[in-house]
Amino acid sequence: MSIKRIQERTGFSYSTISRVLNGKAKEFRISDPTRDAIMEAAKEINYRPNMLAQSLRMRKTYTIGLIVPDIQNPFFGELAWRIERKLRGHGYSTILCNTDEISENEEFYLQVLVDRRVDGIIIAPVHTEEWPGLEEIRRRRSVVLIDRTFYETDMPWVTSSNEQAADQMASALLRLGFTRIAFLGGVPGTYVNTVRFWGFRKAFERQGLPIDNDLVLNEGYSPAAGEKMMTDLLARSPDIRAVFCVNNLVFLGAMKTVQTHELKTADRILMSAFDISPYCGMFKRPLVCASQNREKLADTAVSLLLRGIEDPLGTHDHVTIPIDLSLYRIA
Amino acid sequence: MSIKRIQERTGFSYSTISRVLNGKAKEFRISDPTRDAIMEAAKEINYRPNMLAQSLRMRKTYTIGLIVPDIQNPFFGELAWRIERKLRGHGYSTILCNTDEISENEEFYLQVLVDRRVDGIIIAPVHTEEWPGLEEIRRRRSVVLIDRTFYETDMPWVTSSNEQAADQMASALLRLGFTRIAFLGGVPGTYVNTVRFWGFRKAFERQGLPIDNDLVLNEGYSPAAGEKMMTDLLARSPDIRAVFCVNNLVFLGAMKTVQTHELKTADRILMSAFDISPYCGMFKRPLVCASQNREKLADTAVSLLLRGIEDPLGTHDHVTIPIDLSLYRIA
DNA sequence: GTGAAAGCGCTAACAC
DNA sequence: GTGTTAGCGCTTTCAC
Repeated sequence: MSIKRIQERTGFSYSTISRVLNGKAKEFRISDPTRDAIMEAAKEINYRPNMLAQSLRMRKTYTIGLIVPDIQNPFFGELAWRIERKLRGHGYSTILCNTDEISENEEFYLQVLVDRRVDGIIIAPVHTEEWPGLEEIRRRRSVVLIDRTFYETDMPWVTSSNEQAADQMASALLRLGFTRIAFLGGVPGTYVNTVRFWGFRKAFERQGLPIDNDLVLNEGYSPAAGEKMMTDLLARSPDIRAVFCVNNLVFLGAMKTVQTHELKTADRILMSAFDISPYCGMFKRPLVCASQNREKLADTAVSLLLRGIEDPLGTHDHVTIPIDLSLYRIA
Repeated sequence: MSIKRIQERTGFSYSTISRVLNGKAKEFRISDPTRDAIMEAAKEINYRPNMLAQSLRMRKTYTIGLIVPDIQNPFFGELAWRIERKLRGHGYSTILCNTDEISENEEFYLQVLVDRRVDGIIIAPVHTEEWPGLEEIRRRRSVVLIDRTFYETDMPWVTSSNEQAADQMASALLRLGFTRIAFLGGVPGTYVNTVRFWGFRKAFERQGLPIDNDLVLNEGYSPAAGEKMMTDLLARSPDIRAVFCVNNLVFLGAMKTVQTHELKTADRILMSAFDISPYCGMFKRPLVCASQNREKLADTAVSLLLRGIEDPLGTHDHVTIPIDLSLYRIA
């Protein structure tokens, strides 16, 4: 009952006060003394509008939901940081949701966000298809897919050129003479994992080379999974000399194992991975890495989201951001 | 007007419907047929309560604010992950706020969170003192400090034994024979930076050794700052053989520089840092590291927060979590 | 120029 | 057992 307090102090009515407070004094031709009195009273009682009441009335919460698989992953950390920062500039707050790659969590959070009447949702989905629940949500609100997309959808999304980059990365290794390359993947069936494997496979196909299925592992996107996969791999194929890690976390774990196993430089394994640019240069060894443009991903997602808030069903943009491929200290 | 829709369908009144929907059918001895009819109608129109209306009415938002300096930092990433996860289990959603170590941002966000009527706030503050604004907020809501605290306050907080750990870490280096140790610090004046430096200094004082101020740098908590500090350091004191990094990000940057500068193993620098356990073992070199117990930090913060929500002014707990010191592959 | 009053969707005190 | 109604704090239409 904050406006009421101003009312008691100044004697003016709800509507007049509301108008002044919303900077519509001019518009409604409210007299200067009235305006000043109200503004002063507001200042005195340190008036702050109740956003809940405003939101209920206006049907606008200035809140968006950000659904990511894992905020611990610095890749999503940076996306979250950029998204939150940009959105804040537009007056929005960001609700953080972690799915841990579990689709039930995703569904749960979407429900929560809808219940909270968020104005929009940016999501790196676990699902790989547009499911009815999401479709329903998308009809009434702005929803943008980031990092991952559905194979066929008219929802707006922004991803990177994953398949192409994976192809290039594998091709680079093949060109260097490695024909046996291990693929350390993440959660099977997941968009990024699948698409990057496609690129990996393409590189082999182009050269007419077979992929050894014993060298293809998919145990999850964490350092722990990376460590385990690398350990298993070295046990089964001690002669392996090139490894393709599907993401930064898998690389972190795999690298740990590699460092404790490699004895002579002659045994050195050429590591490659996505999104390890922060770590490139930290190792005295060749490294091949593909870096997503996290800034563009985030900025694009926010732009699409805001556009969707204006017109939920009118936004269908599909944006693919190119990926930089870098070779670090390759001979 | 969702309840209204159920009303139209079933003919029952608002209150009856509201009671059934809130599972208070038994309590108000509502007849089974009535309850069933209402439940079915709810199911049919896929009823979902409007949280805004509920919050406005109940003066309870089931929302908490999490204010961190930098969600890109995996340390805060893990805290955020754990906090969000635990809170979700209690029905709360988490609003993410990044201050980037800028106190104006902190003040801005606190205002936003208050305007949004959050039930509580977990904050790793930039400020080092309890300022009037926060005090005011704390009178009406649950506020918990995490990772950092004020030197004197009766607000609830949870931190780690930073000073002691820094002391132990520096002492370990001294014991190994390094008397010239560089301190690569973060944002000057910041709690963590200050307290860890105290510990660092204490170790020297105990041995009656002086600290060379040329070896003490404080340029910020980022990898970029770490890289720069290390570069400057090596330019000024090429003979440096032991480095103390105030946090994980500074370490990442410093390590990059070190790796490109070190030529012979004989030139090797012993690196030490806080919270680099995920990276320990990734380097074929000795490393000294102190790891905060991120799980306990997060869990404690949430417990204190929830307790504070019950009774904002009755919670004054100050919890210090011990820090593990690990030496990785020291001789 | 300003005020009265309805209504956003919900809960709960009170009535019957 | 169920209904009526006030009110959470705000915006806005309509009236004067």
